[in-house]
This record gives sequence, structure tokens and C-alpha cells, in this order.
Amino acid sequence: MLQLQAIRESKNEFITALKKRNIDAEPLLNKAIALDDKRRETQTKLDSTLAESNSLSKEIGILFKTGKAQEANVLKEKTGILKEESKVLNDALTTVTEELQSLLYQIPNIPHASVPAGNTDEDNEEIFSEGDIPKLVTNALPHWELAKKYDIIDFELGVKVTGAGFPVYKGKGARLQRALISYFLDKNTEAGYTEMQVPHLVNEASGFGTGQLPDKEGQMYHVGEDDLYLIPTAEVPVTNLFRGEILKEEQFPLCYTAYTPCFRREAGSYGAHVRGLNRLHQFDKVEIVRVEHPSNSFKALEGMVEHVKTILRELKLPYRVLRLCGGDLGFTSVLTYDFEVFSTAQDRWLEISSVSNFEAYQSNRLKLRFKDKDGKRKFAHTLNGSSLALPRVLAGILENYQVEDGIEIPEVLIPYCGFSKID
RNA sequence: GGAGAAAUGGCAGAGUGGUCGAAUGCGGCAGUCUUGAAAACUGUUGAGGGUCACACCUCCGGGGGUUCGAAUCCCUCUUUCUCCGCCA
Repeated sequence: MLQLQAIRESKNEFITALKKRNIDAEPLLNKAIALDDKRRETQTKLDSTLAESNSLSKEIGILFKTGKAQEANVLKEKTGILKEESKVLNDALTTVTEELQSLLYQIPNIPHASVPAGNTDEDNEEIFSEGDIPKLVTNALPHWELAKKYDIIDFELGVKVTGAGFPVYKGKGARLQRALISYFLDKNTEAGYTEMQVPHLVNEASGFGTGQLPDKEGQMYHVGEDDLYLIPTAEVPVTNLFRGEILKEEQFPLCYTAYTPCFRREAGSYGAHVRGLNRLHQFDKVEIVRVEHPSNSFKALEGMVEHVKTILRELKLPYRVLRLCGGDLGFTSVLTYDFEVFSTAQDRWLEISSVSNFEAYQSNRLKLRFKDKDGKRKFAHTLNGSSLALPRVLAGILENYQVEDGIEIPEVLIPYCGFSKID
């Protein structure tokens, strides 16, 4: 959520920047300022009404104590009127505050200067690529065929137990999954991230804190009976660990990593691009989350990008890094880098990581602040990234490492798997 | 799931209708003393709104109510603890 003060100070810059998201923000921002003016005005009126009422109450107390009941009763009538007034004003304040709040929820974050304008993923900007695209054997198979051939992932079993998009990993497939999780967590730990195990269900307040609610309600599974949401990413529980906190400056940076399954309804997705592991309702992901001093958040973002690169380099997967354009940028993000691995057998790029800086947008919702040297409270910056999402990494490995008589295991994973080939 | 108890500032813990935004202790910060540190002593120390700055307003788990006036009384929800039951 944007800060009112920032909107007031930088309205024109915000309007220009939000054009990159193809949004005409001018009416929204003007309305926000107008509502805030109204809110302040109402608040001031209410305050002075309450102040008058408070001082009268004190007088009444004194009058009763000194036995002047008659005079007290005269004042009581006055406070009665003030009470009516303050009730009306209080209702008006509630209304305008809620209106302002829901308006602010509708305004996305301001894209960074480096974010290219654009509408779709076609307009994303490739900024880096690495790794050779392997020459595969003739009759190379896509991962869903390989999964069947070597009996390591069973999509039909998942359909039987739950439904489409809930695969069952079997034997070496399951072991490879577990190996990847351990490997990612170890790499993140090495890089200074503290491993956490967090709940896989969150309450409504957490959904609001990181921005999944109110907009993306339909993307999360909701347990109505207990009013809880299945997490779509570890970002939600991990970032919300710090909801409402006031940090000390010397606590920065806070760096955490967590493995969780992720649950996404993916309403409306269909077609060839969602075959196999390409798009699932439940998948595994290892996430990294940072809470940073505002002066360091972009440096931290670059550091996260470099960190993810080292992992892909070790896995020897061909990948590229994209800077997302305004139209593709997530609602709460200022700047996002997507990592894509090349799926040779499908002849397409698969997104495997998304690394973002949210600046103060989430912090404002979370009320995640720190005290600076002058003792002033300011919003911290939050960042997160996948390091990494499992299914498409797995797809990339299966497809790119396939040989005539099986699938080889990337060298760094062999100690984790306990085998070097799937056959 | 049943029965009971509780929820107060960073923490501990007073406060049961009227200068209570809240005693006291610990912790934090600043200072005195000291070569330095510790100890001791003195001062200071919650959050939000509002203001140029004050004033002022709101907040004692959340919401609602009674009252001129609520941390304090009533209703309700949530959470925690104890006991019983069930259970990986």
C-alpha cells in the first residue's frame, strides 16, 4: 500500500511511473488525497468534540464530589448533545477511513525507473543468460513422457487421490525432489539465510499483510470452516512473521529461507502449456525473504539475483534472467527479475524463480517498521525470491539431462540423491 | 470436545467507576562518579492521529453496550493457561 505522504509529495512522478503498468492513476491518486483531506477534517472535528466532552465530564465529577448535583445535571445535558455529535462524526470517520483504505488497496506499487513499459511477457527485457543448451538425443521426450517412462511421477494417481495438478512423485522421483529441497536450503543457509519452518495455512490478516488479499482471493484455497488460507508461497507466512514489528536499525538485514509446499487454484489456466509439471495446484518451493534498510534494498535485490545464479550455474542448467515490464510486474512489486530455465524437449523457457523488491509497499500493510538513528519510525523494505521452485527445475533436469538409456543427475545433487542416474 | 482461570507498556506486575496513558521492578537510553568497566545514584523511556511546533484526540486482547465519565461494570468473539477426554 502506498503512503499518503508519498502520494502527496510525488503525485506526478507516480502517475508517470504507473503508466508503465498501463494505468491512468491520476483520478485514483486525486481521490486518495481528497479522501485523506476529508478524513483529517472529520478527525479534527471529532477530536475537538471529544475534548469538550472530556473536560465537561471532569467538571461533572468535581461538582458531584462537592455536592453541587444541580449544576452537574445541567452539564450532563450538554454532554448528551456532544455525545450525539461525536457519534455522527465517528461514523463518518469510519466510513471515510474505510473508503480510503480500500482505494489504497487498489493502487499497485510504483515501478522502478529501470522497469520497461509494456503489456505482456513479450515486453520483458532479457538482461542475462548463461549455460549451453544441450544437444539432445533424437526422439528426446518432454518431462511428462520421461516421468511415465521411468515411473517417477504419476499424474493419474494424483487425479485419483485429489484431482488434476496434484502429482504423486514416486521412488527416485520423490528422492530427487527431497534432494533438491535439501540442496536449495543448504545453499541458502550458506549464503546467510536462516532456515525456518512455518505454517502452511495462514489467517486473513496475513493474506492482507503481503497483498494476496483482498485482490487475489480467488487464487488461494480457503478453508471456510476455520477461515484459513492455504499458502500460495512461503513469502506469506515468512514475511508476516514481522507484521507489526518495530525493528532496531542494527537488526538489518533479516534473511530467512523456508521450504513449503505452495497451493494455487490457478483458476482459468488450461492448455498445452500447463501439461505435466508446468503448472500445478500444489508444488514445492524454497523461498528466500529479506527485510532490509531502505538504503540497501536494491543492493540486496542484486545480491539475491547473484545468489540464484550460482545455484543454476551449479546445476548446469541453461537459464536467462528477465527484467519484468510494467504490464507483467506483480501488483506489490517495484522491480522483479524472473529466472527462466530452458526446457529443451519442449523448446521453451520455464519460469523457475521470481525475485522482487517491494520497498515499503508490503511494510506499510504489515506495519513493519524500524527506528532510525534519530528515533524516528520508518517502514522497512521487504524482498523475496524463489530459490527455487521445484517442478520446473525438475522438468528442466529431466529434459536436459536425458540420455539414451536414462536421466543423469546433476553432479551437485548426487550426494543428496544417493544415485547418479534414473533408468 | 468438556470444565475452570486469565489477557495491562520491551518484559514482569499493580490497578475493580472520576486528573490512570496507567504504580513498582527489570530491561533500554542519557548523565554523575571512575584511568576504564562494574556497582551506586540522577534523569529519561509505549503506539497511532493531529500541529510549523504546542494544544488536543484515540489505544489497557478484538468488537459491541451501560454511564456525564470505563483498564475497572455488562455482552460477545479470539487467544493463552490448568484439569479431563481424544490423538501423530
